Amino acid sequence: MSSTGRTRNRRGQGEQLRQQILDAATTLLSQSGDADAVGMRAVAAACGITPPSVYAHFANKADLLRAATAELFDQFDRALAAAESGATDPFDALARRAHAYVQFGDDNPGIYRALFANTVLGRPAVGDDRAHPGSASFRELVAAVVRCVAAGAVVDRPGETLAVELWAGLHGIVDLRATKPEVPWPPAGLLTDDALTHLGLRPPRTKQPR
Amino acid sequence: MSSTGRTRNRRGQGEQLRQQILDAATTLLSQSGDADAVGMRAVAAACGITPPSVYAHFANKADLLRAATAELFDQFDRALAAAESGATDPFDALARRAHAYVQFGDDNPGIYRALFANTVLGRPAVGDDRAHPGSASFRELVAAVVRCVAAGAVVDRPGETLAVELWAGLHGIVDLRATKPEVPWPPAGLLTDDALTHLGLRPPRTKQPR
DNA sequence: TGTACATCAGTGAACGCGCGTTCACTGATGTAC
DNA sequence: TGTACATCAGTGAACGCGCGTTCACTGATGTAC
Repeated sequence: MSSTGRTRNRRGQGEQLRQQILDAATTLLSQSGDADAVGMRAVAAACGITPPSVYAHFANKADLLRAATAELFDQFDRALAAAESGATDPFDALARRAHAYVQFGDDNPGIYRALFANTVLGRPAVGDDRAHPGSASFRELVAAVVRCVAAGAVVDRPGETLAVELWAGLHGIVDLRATKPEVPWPPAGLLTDDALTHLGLRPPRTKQPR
Repeated sequence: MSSTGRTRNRRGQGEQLRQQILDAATTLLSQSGDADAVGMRAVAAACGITPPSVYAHFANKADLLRAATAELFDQFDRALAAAESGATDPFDALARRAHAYVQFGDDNPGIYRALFANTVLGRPAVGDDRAHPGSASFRELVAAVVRCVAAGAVVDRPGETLAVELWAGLHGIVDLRATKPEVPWPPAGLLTDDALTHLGLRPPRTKQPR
């Protein structure tokens, strides 16, 4: 079974395997986008070990995939946070975050699906979302929108409402384009910019247009 | 096995079972929202027959669930078409259609998921979407938006672009609320109305506001 | 009017497969004496 | 400096289960003579 020639860890170094297993599960989950499609045998094989060895580090599949899902949430949150760095003002920051959101979904459809696929029906999803209510990224999005409102955005709704409307809009752009690729979609950037514009989350004009 | 006491069909009436099987599969699919979660054994049990009997009417599971998915698309399309009846003008018609879209998704999360869950990754989905490129409902939505533009809507994009933006918005509203129920969402009706308003798909004012 | 028979609607048992998980084990390695 | 031993990192085989699907069959029913 150890055909890959993996050298076993030295005594006391057994914990290293835990990270390898988690990494393998995270990678497989980010590829399939579906926790049900990630098998314990596949995770073990990716690490060059036999399936029972996984159970020395994770109690069961649900535990392992919960940890893997948390890992992917972190990746997502970090990507959006990084996108904001270098922004010149709250509007620029929000726009960067919104574009990064869609870009991340496009670039990592498996991860996006693992985090945001509608799995509430039936089984409560193996990677339990309740521990991540929309993930930290939602709180950050609300904060970014609120900063725009404070900076003088001309809006007709409270910041929290605008934030969920923007979130729903961005989610729709990412998810529906992934689901229905045969539809002739305008460029993602245009859709994202329009969402921001329509919600009024643009810098206010210093002077009124003539 | 025939413990339910189902009386077998008379000779020549065997085709009746086909419809029963299709109905059972459609019902189960509308409950789970996931074709993988619909089992041939469960379909057979719901009809009071044994699993092999299904194969007299459908070649395999993929065929059966493709037919069931088509059935659900029809239900969806009919619900939206029915909602438009009685509309007084194109704007009213579009608003009714948009609200019906969200309402249908809220009332029938399983059906909505079966039709619009992002299943493009990995396997090409057992109920093949390519036969229903966004379903007839997409064409109808585009047509409804175009009629609003023709009726004088004050918009900044072509009708087709507005239609996909509206569709993405409605999808985001339905799907994200279903996926993240723990977020404090504003009422669905408000989100839907805002989407229409922000896109300019409202009756133009006859006179300019003062 | 009666009967043999082809046909039809379905059954019952089993197949091979992949899954998550369990259990008894093995063999290398560091440590205590 | 050498050796016995506890411990640790994993292995190998198997379990029970549910799945889609196949195959040989059964028994009722309409029809032909």
